[in-house]
Amino acid sequence: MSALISELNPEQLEAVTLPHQSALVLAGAGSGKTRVLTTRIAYLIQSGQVSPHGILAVTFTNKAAKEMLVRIASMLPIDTRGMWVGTFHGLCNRMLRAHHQDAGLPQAFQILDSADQLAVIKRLLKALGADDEKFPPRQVQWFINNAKEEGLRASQVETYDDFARKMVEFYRFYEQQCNKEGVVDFAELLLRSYELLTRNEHLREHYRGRFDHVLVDEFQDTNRLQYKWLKLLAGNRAAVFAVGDDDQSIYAFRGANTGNMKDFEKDFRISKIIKLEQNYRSHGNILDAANTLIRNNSGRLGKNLWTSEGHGEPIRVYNAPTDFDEASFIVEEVKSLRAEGVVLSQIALLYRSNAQSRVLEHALFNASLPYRVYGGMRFFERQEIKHALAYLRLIANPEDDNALLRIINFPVRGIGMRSVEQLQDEAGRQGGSLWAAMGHKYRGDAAFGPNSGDKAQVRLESKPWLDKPKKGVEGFVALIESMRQVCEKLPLPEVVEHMLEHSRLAAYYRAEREGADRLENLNELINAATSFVHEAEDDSLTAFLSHASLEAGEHQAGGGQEALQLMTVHSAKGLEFHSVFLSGLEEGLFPHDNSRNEVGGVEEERRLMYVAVTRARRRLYLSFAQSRMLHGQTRYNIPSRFLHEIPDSLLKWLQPVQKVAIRNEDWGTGRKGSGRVIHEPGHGVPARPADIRDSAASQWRIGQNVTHARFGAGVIVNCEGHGADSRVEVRFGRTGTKWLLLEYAKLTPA
DNA sequence: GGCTCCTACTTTTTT
DNA sequence: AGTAGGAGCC
Repeated sequence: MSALISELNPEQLEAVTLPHQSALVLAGAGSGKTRVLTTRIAYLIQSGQVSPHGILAVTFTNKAAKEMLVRIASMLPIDTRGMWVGTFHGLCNRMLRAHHQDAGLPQAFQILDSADQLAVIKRLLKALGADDEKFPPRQVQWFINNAKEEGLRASQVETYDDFARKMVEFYRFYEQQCNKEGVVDFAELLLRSYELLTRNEHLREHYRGRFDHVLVDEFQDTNRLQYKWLKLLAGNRAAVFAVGDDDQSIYAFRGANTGNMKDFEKDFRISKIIKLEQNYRSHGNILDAANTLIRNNSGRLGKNLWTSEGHGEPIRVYNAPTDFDEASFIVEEVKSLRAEGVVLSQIALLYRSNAQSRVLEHALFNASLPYRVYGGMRFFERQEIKHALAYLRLIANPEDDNALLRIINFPVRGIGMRSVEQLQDEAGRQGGSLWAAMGHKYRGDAAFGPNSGDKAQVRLESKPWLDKPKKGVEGFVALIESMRQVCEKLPLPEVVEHMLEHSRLAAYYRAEREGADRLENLNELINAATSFVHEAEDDSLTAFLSHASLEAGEHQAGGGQEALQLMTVHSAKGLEFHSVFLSGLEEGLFPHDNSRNEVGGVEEERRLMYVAVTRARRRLYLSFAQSRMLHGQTRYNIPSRFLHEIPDSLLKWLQPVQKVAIRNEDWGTGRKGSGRVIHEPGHGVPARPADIRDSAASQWRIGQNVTHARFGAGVIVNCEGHGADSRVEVRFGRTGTKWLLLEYAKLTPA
């Protein structure tokens, strides 16, 4: 016991050993948040206050959940598999599987990811003859998910105009469609689970009786529904231990509600908030920068990070003429860091938006520095994997129209648009699924239905259809039926293998010229199934499909190598690195232009900046470029306001080195082309791109930083006219872009 | 049914 | 700049 808690600081100790009561822990970046959470679980169990059975621990990402389980397992010699530790969605899925009948779901209900959901909505809108100019599918999707995340069904959404009424109508049809197919989207997992507990008193009391302690990680990221779910589950008995950091709330844009922290204080009668402010990660200068920065936000719960370690190095700032120069600066610095012995995997290149990675990748590629970009296409979202999963879904649940439509004619088997439309009409008439419509139409001449399995089996053995596949709908029905038969008897990896061959998916990609990678991914799917069977408690096909939907991000290829880490600031949350490069610190980019019009947008951007800064342990680089290629256009930006919010005393401005990268002919020829950065040490290569022209009034140039008496700092982005008519277009930080007559506007070069 | 061309889009993202 | 998805043509 004492070993568990001996190395905790007083606040951590207080949090870990708190008696049975609800508590809010404000845990700053690097303050040992995960450690406190897991140690508390271990402490509660080891001191006999609760059995593993009585613990419910919730996180947002699978990665965090896994990390939690690993840490608990390292502290306690218990089997963690029976514990309810997981993501909101994972736990709700678990609950709904256990009570699928009470929840009104088929046993093998399938989970739609965002792309699946969008496909269902598109199909629905089309069937309803909706004008997709007026009602873009994405917006409908957004509307539905928002409503669900507020805990509202179509019948409960209040509408004040025709547009909203139309949206609600789509929502209602969407609900019906999902119910018909036995599929649920992500938000539905939460909402169903919530409704199940609301309606079913017996179950509610069962779970309330079971969970003595509910622990929540990243509490600031919970949405309204998740909060309601927690409240419902906790009841009056359970102690809810919520850990979060309002300063690291960066997901308001997708429904996270920091207000939950304040509600929590009230609803759970929290008498005392424990603050973890001692930081074990970063040196003083980095923390001071983060603290001063975040103080510009209003309505914070308030917290100041400190460290017992020294100030460390100053924060390095680099002002680059162009994004290319910025990238080559970073490359040079990375090289010298590596020479100093910092391993590449401990260096992160962070940026606000994914589009910024390209120029960095290019420079890294040319410098032969290994790197890994996070946040690309996920394994389970790849086209070929989606196809394969669609077959598997049909095996598990043939009513899944979405899956059926994806592969009814892939690989092609002569089912054209017309046949599909006929089937859809038929399904519409029957009010059932497409599969049911097929059965209706082909009953008698094709193997179909629960009792026709034997027939299919005989057919399969006597005349293997692989040699002579039946075409058309009849062939498709026979194919799926035979797969369903065969798969009942095989272990999961062999089911996948069988499906890949007999669906002819494997053959299709084997024949495809560029299909090698896809084929490899399909093989990887068999591997994924194999390891799933070894690791999971439940190794059924349905469980595997849930895993594929809920943990799509987990299965990322090519991890572990010694490589630089490239990612957005969002995906860096929770991670730490020896050295961090934060590039693109420009107004319009970070803070992003689009956030300026949103309520609280800039404050969220500032929290994002706070997250970025606090990722660095020892060294932090901040850089910006005066001109940048974005969406095919050169943009001229002024330095980010966040840069000015960090005290100058913490910063060290680096001089532009005499090595300047210029673009040559090859530069834009693509990632794997022969593009090359030319280094010309000591040569006076002009730092500015060649496309900058002198304006009429020659003292002003495009790209020049200027100051305006009223609008403040800006940068000239365009100019026109001669003599007294000369006008310049200036982009200012707050005011946006303005055309100014040089004769009147009091501009000073900055 | 599949290919090519054109257009529209481009903040952040987990489940 | 780059790409994804749709329309239209063979």
